[in-house]
Amino acid sequence: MTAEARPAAPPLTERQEARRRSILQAGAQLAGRGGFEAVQMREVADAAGVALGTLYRYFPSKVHLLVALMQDQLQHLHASLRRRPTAGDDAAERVAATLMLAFRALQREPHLADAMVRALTFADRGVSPEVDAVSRLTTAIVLDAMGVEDPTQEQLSVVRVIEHTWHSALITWLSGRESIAQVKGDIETVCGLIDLPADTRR
Amino acid sequence: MTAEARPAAPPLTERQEARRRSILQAGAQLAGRGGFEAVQMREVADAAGVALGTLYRYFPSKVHLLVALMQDQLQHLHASLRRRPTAGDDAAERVAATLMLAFRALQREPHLADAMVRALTFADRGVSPEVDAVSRLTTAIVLDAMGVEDPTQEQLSVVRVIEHTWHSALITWLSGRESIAQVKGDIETVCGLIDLPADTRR
DNA sequence: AACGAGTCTGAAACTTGTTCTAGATTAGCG
DNA sequence: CGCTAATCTAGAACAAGTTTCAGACTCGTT
Repeated sequence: MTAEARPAAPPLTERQEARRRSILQAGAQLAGRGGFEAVQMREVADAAGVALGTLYRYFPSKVHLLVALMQDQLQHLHASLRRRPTAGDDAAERVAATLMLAFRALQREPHLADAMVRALTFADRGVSPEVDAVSRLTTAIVLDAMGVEDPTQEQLSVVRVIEHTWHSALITWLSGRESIAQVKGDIETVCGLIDLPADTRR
Repeated sequence: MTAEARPAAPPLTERQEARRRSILQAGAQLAGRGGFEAVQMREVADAAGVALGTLYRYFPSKVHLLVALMQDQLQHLHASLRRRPTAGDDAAERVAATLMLAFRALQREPHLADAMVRALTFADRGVSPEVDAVSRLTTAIVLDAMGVEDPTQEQLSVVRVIEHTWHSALITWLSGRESIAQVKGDIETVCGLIDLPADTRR
């Protein structure tokens, strides 16, 4: 039973912040080689110059670590998109273009993508808060691309479906069962939901 | 392009068929309790009355076993749906109703669902052929519900998106981040793609 | 500067998926 | 029936995620 409490993150000292970053970087490096399986906790600890127990104090499991990595990347992406939003005539186009941008970034480091995405979908209830943070970030990115401030329930459902498609299409691509072109097609297809008149719903 | 070595399944003898079923049943039983984590290979072997090595001869990994389980269940569902197809006025309604039927079945055994779905999305390239079989089955079920014999490329893409949403929504529900009602909404939303005029595409 | 709480280290231990091995059993076949 | 190859069994062994523990260290406080 891995029941646990998250009693409001204690503020980290500088050295601790540095350790955390060092661990994340070590994780990213190992993930960048062999993907999910290549991220071995002992090696991460070694590469980060930290004891195994310390690694586990910062990230209570391998999945936590990799989800944190994804959160990191998404924050960078989000910031970068805020600075220079994707262009496009309508919302659907902009969202599709934004996701394809992210997809191209993942293609540059397929192993890293493997580690992060597999961790994300494999995560169990014990990682829910962290996965939720990732999900909120993704939602924010998509809503930004849509140009929506105050989404309706319908819009939120559409965004959820887009995120579902996004994650699952990545998984399918990573396991070699779907081509890059197909993923692109899926993204464009699902984005067709965005400007859909609401009479098909409910 | 699923390159791999599957030298045409050797025909199983009766005893072997029985062993296989026994293993699957043991797996289902254990999964029915604690989900993915509760399916421990030693326990499966014990419960199935088979040596560990034999279990691994039949299913080369835990994920293989659980994916085979899902394939089993889907075959039953498919057969049952062939006998009595889901009613509904248009394709979108029928597909949504069919998926909700399956969803309700999964809700009756959430732990089993957890084991099967997590295995499915966690599967790596080594399990691709098996996962692909599951995917083909799901596609067949959805196409049946749509009433389509010879799908176009567009329709196939829509079906893929529906499957993506289906899997990912299940994952999200299983990890407690999305409610049953939300999953229902997501399914209905994505099914809105089915009767969409093709001018939003490409 | 000394103290005490919390943190970090190094190493061992434990768990569960997976592999390996030597010997028994079974199946198909002449 | 007797042979041979394949299969099965019991059990040890290995790999990697996770836990645990005793002792060293750090930081904020006094």
